[in-house]
Amino acid sequence: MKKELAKTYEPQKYEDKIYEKWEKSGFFNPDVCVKKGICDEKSESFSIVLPPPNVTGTLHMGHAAMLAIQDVLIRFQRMSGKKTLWLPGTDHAAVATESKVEKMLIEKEGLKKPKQELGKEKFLEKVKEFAKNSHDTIIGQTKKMGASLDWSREAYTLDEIRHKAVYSVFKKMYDDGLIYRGFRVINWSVKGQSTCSDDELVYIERPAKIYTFKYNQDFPIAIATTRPETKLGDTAVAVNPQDKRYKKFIGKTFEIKNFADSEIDLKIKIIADEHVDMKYGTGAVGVTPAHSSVDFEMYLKQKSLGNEIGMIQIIDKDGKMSDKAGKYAGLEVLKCREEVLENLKKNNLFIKEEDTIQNVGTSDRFGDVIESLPMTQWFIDVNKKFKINNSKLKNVKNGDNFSLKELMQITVKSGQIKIIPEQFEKVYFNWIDNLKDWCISRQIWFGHQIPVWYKTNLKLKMKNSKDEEKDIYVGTEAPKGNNWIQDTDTLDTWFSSGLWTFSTLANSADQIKIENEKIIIDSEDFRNFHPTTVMETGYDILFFWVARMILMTTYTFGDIPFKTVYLHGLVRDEKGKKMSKSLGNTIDPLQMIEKYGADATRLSLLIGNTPGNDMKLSEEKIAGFRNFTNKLWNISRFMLLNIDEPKNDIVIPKTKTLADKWILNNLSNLLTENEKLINNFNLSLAGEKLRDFTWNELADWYLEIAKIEGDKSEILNYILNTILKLWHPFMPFVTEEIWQEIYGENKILLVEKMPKNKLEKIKKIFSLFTKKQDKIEDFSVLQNIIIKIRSVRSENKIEPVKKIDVIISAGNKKSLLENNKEVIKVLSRLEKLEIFEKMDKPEKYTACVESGVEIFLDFSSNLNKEKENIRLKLEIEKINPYIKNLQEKLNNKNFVDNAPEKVVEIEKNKLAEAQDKLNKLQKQLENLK
RNA sequence: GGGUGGUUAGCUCAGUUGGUUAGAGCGCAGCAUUGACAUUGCUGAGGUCGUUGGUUCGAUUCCAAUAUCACCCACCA
Repeated sequence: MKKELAKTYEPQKYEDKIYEKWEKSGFFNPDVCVKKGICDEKSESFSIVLPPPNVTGTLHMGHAAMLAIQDVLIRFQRMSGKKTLWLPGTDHAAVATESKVEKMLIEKEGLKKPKQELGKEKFLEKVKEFAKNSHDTIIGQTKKMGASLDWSREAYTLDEIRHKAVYSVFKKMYDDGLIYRGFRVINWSVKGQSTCSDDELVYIERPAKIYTFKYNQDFPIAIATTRPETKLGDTAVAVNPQDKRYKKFIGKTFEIKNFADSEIDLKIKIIADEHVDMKYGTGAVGVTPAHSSVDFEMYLKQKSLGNEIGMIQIIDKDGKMSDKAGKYAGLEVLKCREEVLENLKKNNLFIKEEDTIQNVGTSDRFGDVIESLPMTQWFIDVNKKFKINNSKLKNVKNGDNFSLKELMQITVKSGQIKIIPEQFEKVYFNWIDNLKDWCISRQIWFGHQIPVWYKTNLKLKMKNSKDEEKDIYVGTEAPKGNNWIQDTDTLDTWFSSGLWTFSTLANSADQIKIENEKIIIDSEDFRNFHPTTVMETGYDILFFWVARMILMTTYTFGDIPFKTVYLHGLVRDEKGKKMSKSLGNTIDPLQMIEKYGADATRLSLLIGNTPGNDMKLSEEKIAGFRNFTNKLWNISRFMLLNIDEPKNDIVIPKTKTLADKWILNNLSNLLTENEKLINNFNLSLAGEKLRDFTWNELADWYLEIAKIEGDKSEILNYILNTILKLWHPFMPFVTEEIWQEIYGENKILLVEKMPKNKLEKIKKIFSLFTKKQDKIEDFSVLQNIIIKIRSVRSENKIEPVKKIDVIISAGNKKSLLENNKEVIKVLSRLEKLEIFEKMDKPEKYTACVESGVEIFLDFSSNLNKEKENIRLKLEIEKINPYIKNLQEKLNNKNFVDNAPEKVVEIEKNKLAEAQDKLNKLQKQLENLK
């Protein structure tokens, strides 16, 4: 019974149906796979926790790439018999989501200050509604990509289970003294009314002016600044201790009465600091401890030397001058700058202004320029050492003391975590070296509220007085009694996503416990799948996220969160620009799936790029892979027409001809290579090799030969089964559809076993059924002869359909060519083919040399002696320098003595072949006359 | 200022431990239309592997310098 497929593959007709069927089968869930015998309870496990997309909008190409890569890994391992878990989820993305909803309410619902107008409860309702919708959209889109995620385990960074995890870790860290409250200069977004961590800043360059002036006429040193308004908060001037100009002033304090007519007085102390560049500006820096993190560092340094220079906050959280700014209080910062400048000019204190390029930090979520403000916030101390009591890490013993920073280094340095591509390990270490304490509190509403309760009232929190510490309670639940009020701040979203690799492996909140000062996750999933096998994500969140997962897991469990980190690049447009809505150069994955199919979209993101490098994507590229999808469909269509009764249990097919032997040999090598490449995360090359085999070897050569030789049912069946399985991880939809067309709707390719290489067995079969003297390499002789004949025909403008006569003087290749005479004849479109051991070129034939045989073609009327002359001379011209080169090499005693024998042998063979060819060409040239 | 990566065909990129007449896809040129597939087939053109030195019998590959581009981090007071 022969099956016949439709003439072209139309993905839109099948994809949704197929995904639904996969989902219904339950095989995305490893428990179902075990129950149904797809893998064993004791099989090696393979787990990936999906980097949770933010619930801020829709899927973009970056997500699509991530899904495609992970799905290949997961499907391949599932088919290879591993107990495979791919766990999905979404991220509440605190600031990102909140700011998006705020913007939406302003733009679409006409509110002016949504948070104030709606109040916390109603506003959060709006955010949750938005998050829910966004979540549903993203999940739908993820399914469109064909991602074989286990939806029964879906997690959310803000659900009950993850909440318990967050609170438990926070509490333990607090108890260990790693989480602390500190008064620091932090990054403040006026627009967002919240802090930002250092990593959340985006630096942009912009033109600015730098102003040079003096505080007053008596002050001995001029200073320069781009922000004159902050000078109202100056408490010192720093100079380089080596600077001869200013050395004499160091330690002196100057009082500036009524600075810039502000009605306030400044006390400026001259301090020394090596970081001051003598050559830059005036070589002196006005120090504003309250509004510059660098100046704040100087302030702390002076303080530690017993030198209290003071700190004055002259800018408030609302971006206006504070009441410490005297006359300027209440003014917008920029307005104040103008007025201060005007005043300096008026009082003849102003010296000059120059153009400069300023690099300012902006909030990546709110977009405004960050203001540095001193505040009490919660921090994670990355340098404090703590006692390890649960280590599974290399080079870390229980009882030892380590800091979080050190643990983060050790796991990667010891090789326990491997980062691919390797170069990112250096980047990672470099980042850790510069790591400062992590500010984790945010003044927004959406997120995990900090699990800290204060006894009396919230104002205490901002004072940071030691006496009040005892009135703080930290726990996973609210303390008993009613005079406790919880901290209103929420946690940085990366705190909860840092726990992702283990928080997702708990199936209920009760499974997360703190016992004997250790956090325990008491679940089968945790025992089965932690540490996870691979973390696959974009390199852009190496610091944000990957590093923080390492921090959180080494701390919580003394273990690694994952064995391998695989970093992919960013998806860019065809010109290499970052895709962004404002540039209008985005390619919507959903549109591409609609137009070209999910398989083509996946391939375009998998093939043609290397790990860690950005990938350029264009619609043409996707269209190209759509063509290939269809090609595979048609290859299958043709093969099915030639298979008597398809079977899925063919172990090794019988081979009869050289071509059979060749294709099975190549397929067998492909199996080995494919497995190796996928295990090494070289998906691009794996895909290319598959394509090369499928298109260039199978379709262009073997199937053409199959038409000639005929009777290939079993072998075609075997090849088809194999390539469908190999391709399945890359293009799950089309392969599944073909599989079900062949084997019926109750068969499912998703959980078929990945074929293993059986080259040894195949070789045995070869010796039984194929002519013994056939060597695999002989096939390329056939190919080259056929290509040569086609080429000479084409050069001489013989129409492809016109049949001609050919005589081959074959030498020792006579029997090989005789055995494959029909193949040569049909594939090079010959009317008559005669093969002799030795034969001279007949009159009116044209001649060429290939693979050591001479080929004579009868062009009769088309033969042009002059053109022939030129062609042969050209060929000789080409081969002469080649021979000369080889001869020189072999005459070089150093080469012959030093190079390995094998290499010398190869070179000798090359020379012999080339010389043989040259002789034949020269003879042919003579015969032409 | 510190760091990382790139520079190979018109374009996008491979190049696996130093030995290939340096590869692929797309594009381009020529030829072919009821044939599994025009979402196709066949054939072809196109590269002194950024530059300069060095190591080596031999360098696209290793080392150094240099040019240039991109990115990350720090930061200019």
